[in-house]
Amino acid sequence: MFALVDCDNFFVSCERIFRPDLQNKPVVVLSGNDGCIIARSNEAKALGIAMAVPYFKVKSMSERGKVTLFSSNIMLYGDISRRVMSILQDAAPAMEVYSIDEAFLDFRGMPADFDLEAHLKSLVETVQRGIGIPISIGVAPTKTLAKLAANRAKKSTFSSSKVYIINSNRDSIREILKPTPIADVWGIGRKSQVLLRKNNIETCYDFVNRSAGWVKQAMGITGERTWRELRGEKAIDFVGESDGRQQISNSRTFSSEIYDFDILASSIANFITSCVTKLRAQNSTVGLLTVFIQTNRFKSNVEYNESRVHRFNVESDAITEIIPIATKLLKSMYRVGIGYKKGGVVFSSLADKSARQAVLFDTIDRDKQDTLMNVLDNLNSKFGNHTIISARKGFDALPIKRENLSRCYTTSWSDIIEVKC
DNA sequence: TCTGGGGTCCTAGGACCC
DNA sequence: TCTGGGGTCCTAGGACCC
Repeated sequence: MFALVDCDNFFVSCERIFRPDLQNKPVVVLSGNDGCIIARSNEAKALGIAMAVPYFKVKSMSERGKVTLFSSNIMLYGDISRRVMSILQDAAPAMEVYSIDEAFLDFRGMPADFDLEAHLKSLVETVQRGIGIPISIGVAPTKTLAKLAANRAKKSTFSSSKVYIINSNRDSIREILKPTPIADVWGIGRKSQVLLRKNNIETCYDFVNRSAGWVKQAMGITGERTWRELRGEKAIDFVGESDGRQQISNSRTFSSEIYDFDILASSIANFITSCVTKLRAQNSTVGLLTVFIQTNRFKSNVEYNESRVHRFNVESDAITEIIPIATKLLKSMYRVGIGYKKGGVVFSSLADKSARQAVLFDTIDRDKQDTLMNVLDNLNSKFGNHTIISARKGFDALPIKRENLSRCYTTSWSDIIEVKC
């Protein structure tokens, strides 16, 4: 059996750890730049606040004191996530971290007398008491069914214990599928919903009763996989240890439109710096670099979305090499007089650094470059992240809008929580 | 006035090879 | 005159997820 552990309203729950007075009150968390809503407490959902709603639509509610807003505090959420995951890790033979607030646990091959339900109920307690984060757990023979089970675990109408189990036998799976709307299924997005509705498929039960051939023809092999998983047949693998990301990217919507090349170039350099940090942390090199800039997509006048790609002859992880290339790419698509609202970079074709091949006629001294990068890494880890940065990166070129930021309680000494006695 | 960011996987079509 | 076909790799774009 597989278990899916899901933290309830994760970002909101993180904020509540340090603001227990907000328990049972409407709370939302905003995206970067305070753009739109990315997490809601149950009370906020009950007020009718939808996901991804732009900030200005709820601003007045917060001013009237109806709902409490937070800017995202990603440092804090990442740290809390690591703590939760480390408890989960010890609770199962294998774990796959699926996102910042979700993980699959693999309980296949447990002895027949193992009481999984009791074990998971106590896990819910442990995480709540140890970290202060409420979690829900769904258990089923496939990952897709485990996702459905976790949704039920969250709802008190189905579960009072926050653990919901779907057994492997056919009839009990069938009972679950009958009333469940197909739109609730992991892997069925907007496009597929439209297609299925056109074919009179409303529930999971309608869906699994179609033939495999029909599903494959209409929805491709991903659709067929979902179909098999819903019938209780494992079609999506459990991925044990993750071997690092396939792709690393960084992008931002700017708080206002940018016309100036140097400011644009300095934010691109910022994106590169952040990607390189992640790249080096997983000991990879980048083979393909994409730089893109876009105008405001909510304005109907000129639309200008451009991207440029650079393929490295020798994969690189050196900021000193990548930033000038990115700047050149930017220069080739930049137009005077256009206001850019968003920009970003994508690193793909990542490779293992130790596997880098020496290339004849390589114009760069790789050993020297590595030495320099290592010095930079060491200085930055010793004295703080922005001690030494590339000149192009600049300082504070674009302050991010975060008007309702909570403190970095767990990752920054100056923000550590104070206790009044 | 104000509208997120970071990912994965799959597919179709072009280039190229023998 | 007659003008293949299969395999692989790459890339852009779509769909989906949290």
